[in-house]
Amino acid sequence: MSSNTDKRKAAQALAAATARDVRTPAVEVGPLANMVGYALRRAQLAVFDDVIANFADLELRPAQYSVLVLLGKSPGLKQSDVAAALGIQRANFVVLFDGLERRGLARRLSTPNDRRSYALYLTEAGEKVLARANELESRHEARLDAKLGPGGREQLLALLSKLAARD
Amino acid sequence: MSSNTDKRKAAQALAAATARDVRTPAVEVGPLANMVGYALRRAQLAVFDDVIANFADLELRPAQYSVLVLLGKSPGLKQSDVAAALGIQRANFVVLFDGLERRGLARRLSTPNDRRSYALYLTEAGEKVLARANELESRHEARLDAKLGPGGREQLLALLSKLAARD
DNA sequence: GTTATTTTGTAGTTTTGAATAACAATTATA
DNA sequence: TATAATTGTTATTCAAAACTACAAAATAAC
Repeated sequence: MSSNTDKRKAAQALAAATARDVRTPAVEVGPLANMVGYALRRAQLAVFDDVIANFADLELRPAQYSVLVLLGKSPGLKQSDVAAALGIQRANFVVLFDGLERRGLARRLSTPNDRRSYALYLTEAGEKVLARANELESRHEARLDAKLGPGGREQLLALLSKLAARD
Repeated sequence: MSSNTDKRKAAQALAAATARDVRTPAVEVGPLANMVGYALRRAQLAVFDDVIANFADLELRPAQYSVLVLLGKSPGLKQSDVAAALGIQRANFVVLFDGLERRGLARRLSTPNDRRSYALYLTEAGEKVLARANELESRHEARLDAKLGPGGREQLLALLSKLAARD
């Protein structure tokens, strides 16, 4: 059912990722090049293109992958927790998780403590997909490390966390 | 976009910027924190929130600002050039520029050489808005510098350009 | 213990950004 | 000259995200 459209979407994403042309533009971007926001966005788009192409055959979007990772590490979280941790709106997380559940990768279990909320878990299939995704992810990170050079990742992560921090 | 809806959108953006809660989440994000893509996205969202709030009273989106900057630096560019330099699709740039033109900030002039294309210029009003935006922007960058610490900006820009570079 | 407030998940709508296809006019090339 | 490529454009689609409103359940206040 959704597998057809999912395949198409994955193909689209792959095409977009390989087609996007981020080479140094012929026109000088001038002052923009010194603006952190501009550089940040350009880098984020390039990295996400790589991630999306990387996960294309698993049909996993970055946001979906991050949910799997979180549930793999901390099973039993409730929707609000995961959504808040990832900076996703509660309402939008429902749709996102519905997709994972429909594909049999994760499930909602009702908890005895609180009858409003669900405890979220990966299924067997979800664990398997996560394992494969982690494999691909580590190769992706290795590619980035090659670009960043020795010590680059640590430097970059430290700087980015300073930017993301709320005063 | 009419000026009415623009005002509303600016207000929305401001509200969203101040309302978004990116504090260290209660739930441990674990392995995600070591992934460059995740850190990059979190930082980009935080910085863009600041930019959007920063430009709220000018009713300028980051993409619109970048067009003004480019035309301020290199007047007479054609649409394809600007779009390519900013990584925007030709088709989507039309709408973006329509907005600037309707607000009287920029204009299309036909060129004698090539009757297909337009040469793009800022208007007087556009120059003024750009000047005010640059003012705000430099304060924004100063805020980021305070977060990044001495030498942080140079390090960060160097690392980000490595990531954005097409092999 | 009842009332008020907060939390949680949900549905539906809207906005935004970006991708894509198709097209006409013009220019470049074979 | 015939063919191909470029430029701007319109319209459609899609995915992310934001917002509102709501019902059920838990918690706090009284």
